[in-house]
Amino acid sequence: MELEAAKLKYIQTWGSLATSWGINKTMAQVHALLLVSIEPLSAEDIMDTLKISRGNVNMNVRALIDWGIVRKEFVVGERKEFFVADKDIWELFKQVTKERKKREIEPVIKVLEELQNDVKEESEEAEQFKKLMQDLSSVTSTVNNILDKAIKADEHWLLSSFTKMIKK
Amino acid sequence: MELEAAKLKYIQTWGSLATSWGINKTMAQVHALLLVSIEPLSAEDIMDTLKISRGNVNMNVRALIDWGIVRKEFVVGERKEFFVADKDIWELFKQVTKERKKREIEPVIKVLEELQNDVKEESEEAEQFKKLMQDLSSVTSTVNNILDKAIKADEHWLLSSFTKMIKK
DNA sequence: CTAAACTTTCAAAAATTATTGAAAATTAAA
DNA sequence: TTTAATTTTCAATAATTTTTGAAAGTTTAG
Repeated sequence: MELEAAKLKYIQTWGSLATSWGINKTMAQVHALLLVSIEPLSAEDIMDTLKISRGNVNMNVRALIDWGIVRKEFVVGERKEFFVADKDIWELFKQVTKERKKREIEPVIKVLEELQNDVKEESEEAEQFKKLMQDLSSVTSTVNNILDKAIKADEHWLLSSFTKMIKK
Repeated sequence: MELEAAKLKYIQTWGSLATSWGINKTMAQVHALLLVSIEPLSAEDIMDTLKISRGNVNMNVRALIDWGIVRKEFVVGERKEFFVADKDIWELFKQVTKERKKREIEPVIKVLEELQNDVKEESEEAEQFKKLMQDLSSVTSTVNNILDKAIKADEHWLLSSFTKMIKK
């Protein structure tokens, strides 16, 4: 397969994966494009390759910057902005994990704990509900803690330490 | 807070969490409703509580059954079908993990590996691309393996064994 | 059988989410 | 300054996803 074809296929694949995980398809494609690019890309480069509008590029690039997985880069002699994605996939994984934890998991844990505490009733039914909230918090918090550890860990932790434990 | 209000709040919360993880909101709400219900519920019960149409209930309940997290239950003396969700949250976590792995992670690993092998070119640029695909496969496969282990593990594994390792 | 109870289907409508593109705002060069 | 280049915004539009609801299909009771 041609390298360029392979790059496009990767961009497509990544875009559709993103959709099923609640991430905007174009955002994922822009990120994928920056990942496979050796050179920093301008808004126009992205517009041309992905055939999307300037506004769309701007929106999505800023979202990626906000997620901490893309950054602006200056190119000598050029006035416009260029963008690059960090090529370290482990860093990418950590960064995405960190953001999603903060944005989506932690607020839920908070609500679950509130619900558990706010119900004062003491019927059998209420107890079952509180038990359910506790179980949900418990699993969610555990996952959250594991992710915390993953975020703080060094590059080989996921691969080695985890795998070792898992083989037992 | 009233128990019923708390249940509704939980249903809402779960629904919005679902959206950000690429799961249909109504599907998550139907599941949440079944989780907080002590009795099995009929299609009509779900329609009334969530104020959604019969067709919508049917679609989403079947999706939940297909995911393996809801099942039909027969109620003596009743002709219509009733539905229940397993109350074991650990089982729920394992089941959802298993399905998402199969539906979304494994196909991507396959594509990444194909892309890595299909590019025959040997330029510097091609090598960098192959390296990227390898890194992406590697992180994705590692996560996939960890999830495999989680699925096979017993109830306390996530909470104890994992936590212990993590505290170190 | 036949009819009533119930479930499923799916085209059309509604709701939601993403994208465009042109105007406004900003930035930097002349 | 002024002007040209570039980025940002956002209302309008398009695309996608979800939901409805009535008709078709299925099942069971009589």
